[in-house]
Amino acid sequence: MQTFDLFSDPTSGQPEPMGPRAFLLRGFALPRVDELLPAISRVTDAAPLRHMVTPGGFTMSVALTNCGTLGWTTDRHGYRYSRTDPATGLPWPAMPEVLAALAREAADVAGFPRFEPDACLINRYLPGARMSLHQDKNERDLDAPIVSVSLGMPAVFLFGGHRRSDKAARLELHHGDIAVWGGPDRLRYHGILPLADVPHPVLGSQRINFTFRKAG
DNA sequence: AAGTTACG
DNA sequence: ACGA
Repeated sequence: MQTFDLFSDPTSGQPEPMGPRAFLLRGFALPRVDELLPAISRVTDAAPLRHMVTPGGFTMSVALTNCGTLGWTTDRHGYRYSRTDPATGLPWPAMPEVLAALAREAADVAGFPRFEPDACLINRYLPGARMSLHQDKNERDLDAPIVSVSLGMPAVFLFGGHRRSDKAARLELHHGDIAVWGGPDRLRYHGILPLADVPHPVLGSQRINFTFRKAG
């Protein structure tokens, strides 16, 4: 497992002057994949992946669902976190312990101890799906980091600045990688370029992403 | 606009 | 650029 500090300042001789920021943990999830895939299936059986609509009236190319006490949703009226699945009115499925443990450990390694996520957004990308540049800013607690796990096909992650127009760095995310960002990087714009169809040996022509947050 | 299209 |  390798870790990369995404935004350290090479001109500064001081170690970690800003505290924890943004890291890529390469291959971190690989030892758990055999437990993660059945856990995902249990969630998607109870709360199926679906394409939500943005406030502008466009249907997202990414299909999503949630687990945990809060789930991220969007419709014509805006973005929000909800305790229930708007498709069924039922609470979102509980967050499987294997997922919560993975998120806590990744956050800890990246320098964000005692991360206790209450929301896990599950995104499924098929070839051509994308996520345009956005900020994660609907969470009540912006002190907690974002933990983002990649499984399946690789994708190009865009990691930008605090304005949408800022030039974004491009980073290829692979099966098993975990990106963690918080502190002064918590509100950076980020996104995913349209996926190429490069089938993964286990997951086939899809990419699954979990994003853990403390939303409430 | 967590998105799309048009234009140089 | 548009317009959310």
